[in-house]
Amino acid sequence: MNAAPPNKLESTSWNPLLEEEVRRIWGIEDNFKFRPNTDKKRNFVMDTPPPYPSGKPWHPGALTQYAQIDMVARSARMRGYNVLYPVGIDRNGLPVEIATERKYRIQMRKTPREEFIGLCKHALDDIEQYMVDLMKKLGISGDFKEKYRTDSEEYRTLTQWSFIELWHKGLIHIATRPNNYCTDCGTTIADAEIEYEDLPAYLVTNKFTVKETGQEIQVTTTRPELLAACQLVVVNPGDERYKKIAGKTAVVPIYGKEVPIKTHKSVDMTFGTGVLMVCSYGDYNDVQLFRQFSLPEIQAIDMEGKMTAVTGKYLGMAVKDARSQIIQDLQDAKIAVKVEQVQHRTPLCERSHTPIEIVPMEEFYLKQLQFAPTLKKLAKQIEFHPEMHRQILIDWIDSLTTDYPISRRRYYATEIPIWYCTKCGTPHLPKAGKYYRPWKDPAPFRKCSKCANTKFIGETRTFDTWMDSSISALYITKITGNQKFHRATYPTTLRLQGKDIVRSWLYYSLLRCYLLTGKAPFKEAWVGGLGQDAQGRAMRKSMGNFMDPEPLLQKYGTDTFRFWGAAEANLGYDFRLSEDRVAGAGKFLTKVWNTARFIASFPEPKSAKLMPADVWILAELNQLIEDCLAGYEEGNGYVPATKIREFVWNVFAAHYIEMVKGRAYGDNVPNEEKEAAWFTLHRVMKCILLLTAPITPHMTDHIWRRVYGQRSIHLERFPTADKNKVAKGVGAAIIKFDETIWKSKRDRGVSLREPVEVKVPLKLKPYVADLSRMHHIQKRQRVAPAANA
RNA sequence: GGGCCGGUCGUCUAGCCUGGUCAGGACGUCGCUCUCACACGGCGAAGGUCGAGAGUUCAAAUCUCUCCCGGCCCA
Repeated sequence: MNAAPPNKLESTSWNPLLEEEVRRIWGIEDNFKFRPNTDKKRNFVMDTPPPYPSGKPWHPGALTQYAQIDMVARSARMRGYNVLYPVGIDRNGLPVEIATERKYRIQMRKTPREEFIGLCKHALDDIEQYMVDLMKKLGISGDFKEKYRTDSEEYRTLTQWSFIELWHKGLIHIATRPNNYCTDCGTTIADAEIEYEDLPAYLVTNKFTVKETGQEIQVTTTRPELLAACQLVVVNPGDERYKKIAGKTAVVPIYGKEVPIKTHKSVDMTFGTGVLMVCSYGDYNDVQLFRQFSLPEIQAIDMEGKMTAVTGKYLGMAVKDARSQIIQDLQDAKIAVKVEQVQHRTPLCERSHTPIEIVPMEEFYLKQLQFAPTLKKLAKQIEFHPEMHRQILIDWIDSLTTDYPISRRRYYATEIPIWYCTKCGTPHLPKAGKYYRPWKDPAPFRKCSKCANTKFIGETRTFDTWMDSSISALYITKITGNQKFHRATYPTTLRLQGKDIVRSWLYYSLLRCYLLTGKAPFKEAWVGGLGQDAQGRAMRKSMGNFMDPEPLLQKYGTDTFRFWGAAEANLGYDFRLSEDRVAGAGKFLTKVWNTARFIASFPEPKSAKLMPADVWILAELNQLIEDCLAGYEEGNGYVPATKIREFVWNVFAAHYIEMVKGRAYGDNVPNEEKEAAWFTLHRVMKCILLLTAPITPHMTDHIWRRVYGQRSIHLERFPTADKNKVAKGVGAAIIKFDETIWKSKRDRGVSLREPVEVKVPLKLKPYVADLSRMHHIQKRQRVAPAANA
């Protein structure tokens, strides 16, 4: 037992270049095949966000999130679960269409549909490859072999199935309503796809006349180009200034039309003159007032974002141009009495950043308002990690005001599977189970069920992308396929995603899956924080504060990046991207590596008679194991990452290893005591490696195989805590004692190996042998050594 | 205007629920140091009005109230 084996780890630090080799072995071994257990509790089904190939580079914060998600998967396996961890790519919808239009300088509507789709596909394939490579480089342990795409025939078949199901349940309706309309994308968008920005705008105050009295009133608006669509003038009922004009009639300048003047509590008396015009539609308050007062709407803006004929001379002008022109005209005509520049909160299309218009359109809607109370109840049953982010979902459900518009006037998306009878217009839905493209496929019907006509015309619209991605939980659990599999895996265990898409992906998933299955699609939700730039601002390509994560991975290695990603911020909190901090995280890997290197130089005894110091560190380890497992159970990598770092660096290496070094090296030490040190060192090391494995999978696997056998560490279980107990405060006392001696030697300017004579506190009596070897404590100091001896 | 979260050394944070150790750690900085696992190391040091104010209390980073700032979301 005395002959130390040759050191199994040679270099003095972990070499990130070895990661490639480790991944190659993983690729061959293919260890993580999911086999559903009929005991549902043993299955751990993860519904993770299929990333959208929107361009290069990939958002570093998103990449960090995928690393964190992988830690959840790996730790679940080590907790003994069968883990289903599908990898998907979301490929439907606007972003790729916009990218394609820009790339080829074409317009979707002026390009043949088939051709446009082909170009989109091409762009997606290219970026998808980049993303998949990056995910693999990240060490993602998901199932790449079964990778799904939301634009595949199989997936789109499922999306259409879901629509057909909901249609037959009577949950889809068609209605013409004022909608958010992006004139650039040429499509309706949902509330969830809007973002707001304060942009400069002109606040224009115009003279209107009161018909009955001929009196002049000043009306403030940010949308003068909608003057032609004005149907009402409102003031606040409590506004003393305008008490007399309420109930009278106003004459709209330029157009000369007469509209009522009414009061409404929504009017902000301090906004402009406190007299506002209501048009179809300047904003959602206008929509509300039109509804409330049953006003007939006037469409002033068409689907291309141009002014309509009702605006007179502004016909055909783009909204923005019409606005400048009419301001000019109003000023020239001395109608505008005041034009001031203000910051105005403007709704923008989240994809194209174009200001959205509110335009009445006929669209398909999925009913949601009536389910809000039920969804809220479900939201309260789902376990959230962290708990605080449940509120985002609750708030969103509470703020719903309309049903969910699901149709889009776009090409690269799942087609709405409907054909209409050319004669009577009756919509016909095909049988679910196939992928339909009504814009090009012949109708799968002989004749109209109503009028027996034999000609049909296919629907050209598509679905909103969330219609696809919101049923990922149904897709991965094979709802229309293997029923045994579905029963064993649905509802899924855990939804993992960023807090930015709670109101979209999480909410729509809940809504749609509930409507289709009667159940929430997941039992728990993991909601991560967002990656920001070094100043704490959101990272946007347009803001130029976007960091390419790839060079970072290249330079520091995946495991360093992952450890940083775990230790940087607690679960659910935003984190800042900083290269310095990533670099700093790398030092911990070196520390672990060298600790392992040191310990690997000793043989590992099967058992040992422990010395007090060994019992102490195992007790500390016991606490570490408990803390880490508690963290992993929450899907929280921050807790284990920081606890392990603290333990390894400041307790294990600094104090225990230093304490038993002399015993382990073994000059004049009984074999039994020496082996106790070896045994303990290995026991602690193994636990550290196991506990760290989900975070830094490459390095820990490499060390594990080199030192402890051929099998991958990722097939092992987490350690369970031994019940080692020591007197309370012993750890703190040992640390304090060591620090005192170190400081005193330092203050006297002597080497740490200098013999000293100190009194070991009573509490530390059991550790006196180890402490003496460590600090070179003399039992009896004969003579004070000469300073220069 | 409303909601959620946060405001602790230059930076990231622990502690706050269950008031009472010189507010702990990490990164960075500075000084010393190559001690046979590690200089990506070791030891040490500097660095904090615990966002502001008021209150409760013998005692507050910790409890209460008000306010301010930042982020995100909603109107």
